[in-house]
Amino acid sequence: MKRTTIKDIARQLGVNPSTVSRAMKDHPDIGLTLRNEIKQLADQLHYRPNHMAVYLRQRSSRLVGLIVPEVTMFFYPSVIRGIQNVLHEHGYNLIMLPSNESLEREMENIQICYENDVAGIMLALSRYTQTSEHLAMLEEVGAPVVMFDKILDGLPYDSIVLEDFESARLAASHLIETGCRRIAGIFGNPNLRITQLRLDGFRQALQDFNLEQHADLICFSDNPYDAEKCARTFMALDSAPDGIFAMTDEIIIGALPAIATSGKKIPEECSVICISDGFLPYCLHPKVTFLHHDGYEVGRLTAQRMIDLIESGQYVNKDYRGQKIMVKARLIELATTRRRE
Amino acid sequence: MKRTTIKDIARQLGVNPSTVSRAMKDHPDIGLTLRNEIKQLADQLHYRPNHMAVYLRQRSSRLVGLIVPEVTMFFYPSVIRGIQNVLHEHGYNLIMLPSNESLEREMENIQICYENDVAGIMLALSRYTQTSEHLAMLEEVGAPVVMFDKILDGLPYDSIVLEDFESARLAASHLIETGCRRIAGIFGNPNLRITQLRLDGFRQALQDFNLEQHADLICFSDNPYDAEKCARTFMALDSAPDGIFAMTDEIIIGALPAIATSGKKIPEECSVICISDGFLPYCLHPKVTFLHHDGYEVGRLTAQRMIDLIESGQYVNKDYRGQKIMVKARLIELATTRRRE
DNA sequence: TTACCAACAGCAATCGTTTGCACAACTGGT
DNA sequence: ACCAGTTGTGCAAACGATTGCTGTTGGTAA
Repeated sequence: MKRTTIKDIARQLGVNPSTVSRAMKDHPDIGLTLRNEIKQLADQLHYRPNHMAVYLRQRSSRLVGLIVPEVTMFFYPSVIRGIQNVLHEHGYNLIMLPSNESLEREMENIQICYENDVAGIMLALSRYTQTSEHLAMLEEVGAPVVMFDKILDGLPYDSIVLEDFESARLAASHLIETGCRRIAGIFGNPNLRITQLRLDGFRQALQDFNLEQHADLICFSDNPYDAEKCARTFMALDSAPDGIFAMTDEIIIGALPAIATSGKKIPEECSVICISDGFLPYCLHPKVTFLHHDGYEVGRLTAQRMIDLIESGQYVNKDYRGQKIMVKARLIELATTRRRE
Repeated sequence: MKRTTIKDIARQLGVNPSTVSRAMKDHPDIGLTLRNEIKQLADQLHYRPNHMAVYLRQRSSRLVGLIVPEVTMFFYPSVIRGIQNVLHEHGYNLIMLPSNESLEREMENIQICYENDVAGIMLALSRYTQTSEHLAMLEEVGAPVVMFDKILDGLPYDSIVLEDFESARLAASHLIETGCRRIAGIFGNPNLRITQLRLDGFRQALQDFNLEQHADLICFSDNPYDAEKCARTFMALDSAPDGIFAMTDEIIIGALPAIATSGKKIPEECSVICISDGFLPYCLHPKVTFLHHDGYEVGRLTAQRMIDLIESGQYVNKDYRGQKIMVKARLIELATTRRRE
């Protein structure tokens, strides 16, 4: 199956390819009669310009690379939706490059972006990316970079992040304000920046309210199964918590059933709060009050910033230092939390 | 930031671009000394071939289009992982094109594949795609097509699908074999092929065991919230079901909490089974026995078939009629289901 | 010395599209 | 009849990489 090219049309009409090219983009040089004739034939032959050839001539592709650590069922689907919607509006296409949480793969993905001469790169770092050495290649690519969610401070790129510290602080504060005094927290992998920030925010809240910090009421878990164990351990404690904070969707989905079946009533004996992308808390039982970390919004903002950079060309300035955009979380109260006055 | 091209290297070394090109691919015509010299400089300048230029010369891109109805948190993340892993192994890249469940967008996405002259298209149809008229464009593209999950029968393309009828039949049979007699089913959107197939399978099982079909024990729901309502309605019935089948992850996540809080004991008074991608049933409480519809496997097989078609060139044969590959589901018994002898 | 063959390198065309420039064919004013 | 101006069209180069062909060395055998 051969593609129809501009040449085919030119040949059939006995005109020059350049005339066809101009006619297709309504260049005033081409007479209306001929222009229509050309367009009609183009339509008839299903002519569509070859993006790659156009790119080669114009040196600007309409492909944008998206490098993510992994496509999990949490958070990333929303982000991708947000990104796609904005990108599509502006006529850009997405090339997806999961790093499988591997540093090596992350480098390779940047390489691939370079080979395809993408117009820009959107990047969430793998969990093993603690330094920026292997990111040197990003400079080479010469395309704007926007980082999101999993970022590294000190890099000269724009970034879109959620207010991790603040959300965790607010979540814990909400538990305290509604009467909880022994608050436990279930966190993710302690090596992640995001975990540290949320842990700090959590602790800040306890400190703000002059509550004692109990080391045995903090635990870390990489997945829902471990989170379930954490929750069971908490609930089996002699002095069990009267409030539990879960750092992510992945954690609450494991922890909630354990809490619910511990014998304690939710929220009368133990309140629960989490940080979530906003879908799960509505589905789970009992419904869980949460701070909405809106992945869709992060995706939209990331793509929006990407487009701005591409089209403004700001990033070519060597001195350009990206700014960090913080996305605020909103408290969504699905569960009444007890008030003990 | 300018890319290093083959010409830059040639100029610096005072040789012809063609010599550089040949040296880079170890053509025997180029002497070892020169060859190494070229390679070294290429390395130093971070030379990487421009994919688009290569494509233009060779008329074959290493881009594959993935058209999906929507990127939801269920099923598609697994599929995408499977696809990516296989594609990456073979040096292909993925361009993601969500249709947002819109027919128009689906057509546009096929168009985009054409414009980018992709090497192949992997396609899951939007829910509104009941006829194949608007898919005529697929022929035009001249690239191999593999459909998966949401397919349409009668199209000449390969397809990878799950055994919907059979899985539903097995699930319902399992409930019956473990003692259930009044079995309810919660299904998805009744206009979808997949829903009809699963419904048919479900009914087949009842028939196989000579159980009466109760119209009031079948309901349809587009989302977890409606599924929750369905489940509540069932449980409130005078003659409540003693077994419930949920067609998808999306449904079980809504339905299970409703069942669990109905007062009836699971599984002693009411058994639950569902069809799932395999993650959720481990997280939910109580754990749910399920038929594993492995999205990751579907993704892998789809991509594998894609690669085979591209590299064998079979699809150019006008008479080529794709075959349908059925992926079997496996029963995973997480919950003991009561046995009433 | 001549003939021949490797070994090595360059020329130029090609892929599909765009675009600056030149040029041809008109019109109308003098 | 001539020039200026308008309108329409074509030529050719360019983007980066590849490849068939040609041409130039050097060496070896006759």
